[in-house]
Amino acid sequence: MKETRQIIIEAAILVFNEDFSAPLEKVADKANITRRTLHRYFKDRNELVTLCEADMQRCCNKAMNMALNSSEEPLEQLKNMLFAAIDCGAKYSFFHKVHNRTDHSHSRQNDNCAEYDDLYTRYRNVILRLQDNGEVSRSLTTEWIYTLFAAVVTATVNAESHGAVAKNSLKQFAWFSFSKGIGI
Amino acid sequence: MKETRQIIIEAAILVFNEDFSAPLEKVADKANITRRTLHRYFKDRNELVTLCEADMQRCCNKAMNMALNSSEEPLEQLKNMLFAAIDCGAKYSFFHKVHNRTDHSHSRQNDNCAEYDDLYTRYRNVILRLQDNGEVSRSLTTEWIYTLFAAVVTATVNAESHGAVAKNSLKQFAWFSFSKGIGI
DNA sequence: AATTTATGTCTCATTTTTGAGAAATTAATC
DNA sequence: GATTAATTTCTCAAAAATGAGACATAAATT
Repeated sequence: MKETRQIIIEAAILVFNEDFSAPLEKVADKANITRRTLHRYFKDRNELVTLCEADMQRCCNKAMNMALNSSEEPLEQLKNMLFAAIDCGAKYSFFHKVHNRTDHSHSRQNDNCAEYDDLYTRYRNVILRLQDNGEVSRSLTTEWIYTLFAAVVTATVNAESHGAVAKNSLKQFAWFSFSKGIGI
Repeated sequence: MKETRQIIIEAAILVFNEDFSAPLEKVADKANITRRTLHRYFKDRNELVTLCEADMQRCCNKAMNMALNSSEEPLEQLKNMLFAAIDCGAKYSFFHKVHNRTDHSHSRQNDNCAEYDDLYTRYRNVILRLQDNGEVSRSLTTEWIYTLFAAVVTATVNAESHGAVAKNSLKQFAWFSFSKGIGI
């Protein structure tokens, strides 16, 4: 199994997203391996966290940029961004948390931050175009819309994992609530 | 200062809401006291957590029930519930998390759970009345609307603490997005 | 000012978490 | 079926977090 490494990372993202300081035992449990195995793959907790962040970063960036490239229509772009973020699941929630923590020191020197910035700029342009068209309420700030976006994604992901409703219905609910919620 | 106890609880709610397994040192720092002082007020971590939960429970229940009692109009009730939850801040976020964790074993024997249930029932009736009136979209489930409610509250609280926009504007944004988002 | 009360400092024992070595066990590959 | 690679089990030492005693200080109360 050359994928054990990845299994552990995925498990760690799920666990750390819920409880950042959770003991590594919990990660091992979630990954269905021993803590000893985990330690063979990662030098220490810090390395694991860093690799989780790199993974989230890569996945979310890729998914979101693909969504942005999927169309010229801002409305279509936004919808696909929302769906992409939901598909990223806990990765997106965590990704957003990391870059918006109170203690997070944002710096364009940091590659991850720079990438995040670029993504945010593209997102912002989509919103501004929609506001210019009058398709999105001009009384809302882009920051609020962005906050709402992340909140709806997190809500959808939680609802899915907690799980009564099917994922596809949830996506439809999410788009309905988000789009109406910003005045579309 | 007979309120040190309460200061610590408030600090702990803020810290644990962000990072449930955070070391108590962080709580002490947030409360601007020593860890030694913290330990004089609380037997152990568990007791602190329990008292945090009791506090959240008391505050959120009181605020939400007051909001529900504030009017006979379901729309007005819902709006006041949203504002009340936002005013509760991190307490509401944490309160919601606790009762919706994957590992939370819900039981009506537990007083907190029973109270939570009652609140949920009252909320549900408000939504059902609005759906009967056709004021809220019938295609959305009450569960989704509830999930969205909590998500919008958390988003607003985060936006506030992270802080560019004033609280009152945020409340207006929150109500706009939530109400439109459920089809009002 | 004297006294009570709460908090801080410094210390220490205990527990939990972390990280890794060594041998046994299981799974994969030849 | 033998060999190699990956994982588990058991163990243990180091580090971090927890909880509390003893005394010094600061504060509130009288």
